[in-house]
Amino acid sequence: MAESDSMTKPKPTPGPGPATMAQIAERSGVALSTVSYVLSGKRPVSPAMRDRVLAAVAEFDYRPHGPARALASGSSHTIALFLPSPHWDLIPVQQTFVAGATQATSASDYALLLSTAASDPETIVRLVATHRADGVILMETLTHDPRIEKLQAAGFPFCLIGRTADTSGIGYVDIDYGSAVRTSLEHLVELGHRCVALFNFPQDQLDAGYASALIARDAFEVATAELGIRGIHLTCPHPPQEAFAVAACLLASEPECTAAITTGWQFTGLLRALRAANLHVPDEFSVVSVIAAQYAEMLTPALTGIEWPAFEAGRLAAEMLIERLADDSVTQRQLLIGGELVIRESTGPAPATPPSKRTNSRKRIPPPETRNLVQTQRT
Amino acid sequence: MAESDSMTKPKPTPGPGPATMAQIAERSGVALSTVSYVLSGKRPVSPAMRDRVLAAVAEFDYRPHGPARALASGSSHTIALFLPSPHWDLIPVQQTFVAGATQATSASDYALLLSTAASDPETIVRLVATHRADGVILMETLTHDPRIEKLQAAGFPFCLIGRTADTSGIGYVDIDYGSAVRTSLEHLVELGHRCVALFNFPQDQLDAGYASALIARDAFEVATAELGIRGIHLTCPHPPQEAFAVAACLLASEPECTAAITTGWQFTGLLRALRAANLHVPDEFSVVSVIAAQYAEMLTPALTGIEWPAFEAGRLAAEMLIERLADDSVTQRQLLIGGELVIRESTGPAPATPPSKRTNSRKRIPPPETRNLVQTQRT
DNA sequence: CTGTTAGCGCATTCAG
DNA sequence: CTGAATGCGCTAACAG
Repeated sequence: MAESDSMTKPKPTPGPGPATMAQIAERSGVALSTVSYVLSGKRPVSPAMRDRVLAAVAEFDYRPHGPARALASGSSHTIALFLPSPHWDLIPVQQTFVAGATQATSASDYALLLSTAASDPETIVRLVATHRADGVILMETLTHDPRIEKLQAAGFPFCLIGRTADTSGIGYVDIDYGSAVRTSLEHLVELGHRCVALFNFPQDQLDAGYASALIARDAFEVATAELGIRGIHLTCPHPPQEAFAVAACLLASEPECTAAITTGWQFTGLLRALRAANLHVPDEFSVVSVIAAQYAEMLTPALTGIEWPAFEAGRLAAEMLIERLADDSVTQRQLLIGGELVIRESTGPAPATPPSKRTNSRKRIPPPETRNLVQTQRT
Repeated sequence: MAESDSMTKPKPTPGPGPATMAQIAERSGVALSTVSYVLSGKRPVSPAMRDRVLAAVAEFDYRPHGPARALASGSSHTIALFLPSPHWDLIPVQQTFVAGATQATSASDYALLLSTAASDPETIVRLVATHRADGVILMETLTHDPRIEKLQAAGFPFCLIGRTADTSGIGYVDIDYGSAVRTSLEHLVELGHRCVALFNFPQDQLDAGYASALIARDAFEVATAELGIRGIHLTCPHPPQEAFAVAACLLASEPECTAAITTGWQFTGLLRALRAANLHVPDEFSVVSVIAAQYAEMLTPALTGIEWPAFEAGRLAAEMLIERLADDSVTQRQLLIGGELVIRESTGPAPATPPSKRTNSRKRIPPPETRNLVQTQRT
């Protein structure tokens, strides 16, 4: 069964390491550049030579050397996505971006580089400056975002999930928190609610200029005014315990409030506070959240919600950026997606019960010290 | 305010594009190689020259060209992580891996490449073969995994989240589903339960050889036997509706079953089925799930669970791989983590009610046809 | 249509 | 301790 000495190396693996273009050029008896051209198709090549080259490519299992190609061509064929804060794992919806972006990137034969860089413009610029990525996707965008300014100043291609104050010439995909809040409100008003609370993003995010938070707040104020109802704007941290405290305060101090909207994960604390206050959802209190169906349907009761198509958002952002890299004269698209209301179990007609009676049924509420509704989150 | 003509180009930006080593060598009057050595520290350089070089580096805001470095050095300083199926967004815990891996990678000054490749060994090998990544992390490992065989055959460094049948010489980090199941079971037996169901991963994953599913099943069979209780092994899809059907069926046909363990997201359907059957948790039925605290605490009742430290797992896997890349003589670590039981609200003493009576109370299990409670409203 | 050639930016070997 | 020279593998002018 032993092969003859002259046959120790049949032919499939000529050299030890991976094959290079030079090797396949030699093997197929053509010029190095011809190999390059049959591979890239950037120049017509006669069928005869093409076949010879492709045969050698198959035979050697040749793979182009990525970095070498990047060096010579000036493009890494890679985009980078920066994850927000280290605590991002607390907000599942953001993780779904990544899945969407990954799929779109892989589909376009690009590579996706992931990095953490909470708010450090330098780290972000570096990836592109070192030519490791051709462009970047940013999330958790601020109204005035230093990262974006730096990226613009350096002339690096980028795309946002979210948006800034001045969006001129900037491509982005964002959920329309404005219409989300308005749609939710209209739904609640139709059901007869006359006093609705908004559990907005935490105060520190508002202070930092987190665009979605500002948009939600403004939309809430405008819409409550136009609809002629009372609106209570709360800034509320996402973690259950802290959200619980904020919600408990609201329930204690605002008996006439019969419904709430949450911009995110705050519903956890809210639902818990409602249970603690012995208020039934939706008979005595209605809840609408901006939330992916996956989570909305997992809860009891299932949450009426504004669908947040995070996977789509990630996919679109990646596609947008890649499109721009391929043709930088392309007009930057600006997409507002989502905002579709899905009615589930957590909303219902406003209770007819007079406020006084309802106030009565609340005895286990936290002490007054915690009554500061608009509070700041500490990390 | 206009500068003189001779000053149009003060000095901070000498050339238009990014600076190269050659430029900073020229600027600081040293040899190209000297610049390389002060930057890499691989050779002693006199303080005088070092300072001149560093000054020029700062002045030009020089950044080493990643691909060029990779080409010359033969290492891309990058690792790749492959996401499982396209449906992975349904299983949040897996997403948290990515966060952990990203953090560890960034911390080690490596880059993390994300890619989708359900079960395609070719795609996985390609990233390394093209020198775009030095090694890869695989998740959703099968007992006999073609991807791993290919990686081993090619001699490419890798690390698993999960594990294979033959783990010799393979580095991995995995949750210990075996002890997770046993610990859960012991907890339930202590509470007096004598018949427990396991909602294992779906049948197709078992068939495919998904290691965690097999381990859970085997551990369940061994532990129920040893503890002298009856075990009902179910393979159950994660999606709520399908899990609901499986759970409803169990409740209808096995009145003596008073508790269940779920390996993952199946608890959603189970909880819904319990409600539909009018069985109170934990008074009439206990539930334990393998689940991250974040989700366990979001539910009503909060789920007693085996903590799945996904972030840690991702972090450890990345660190492990990077360590191995730095020194390939390092012994492959094999880590089984997690398995810690956290008792919350969903487990309690086994009900004393005789099976016959309980069977009686189950009439309102809704027929599958009427279960569509989700409706959509257009904006 | 095809071959020759010159770099891309950096790491590294070899002289000095 | 330092400088000059070579090559990593590929792309893209440039000649034929």
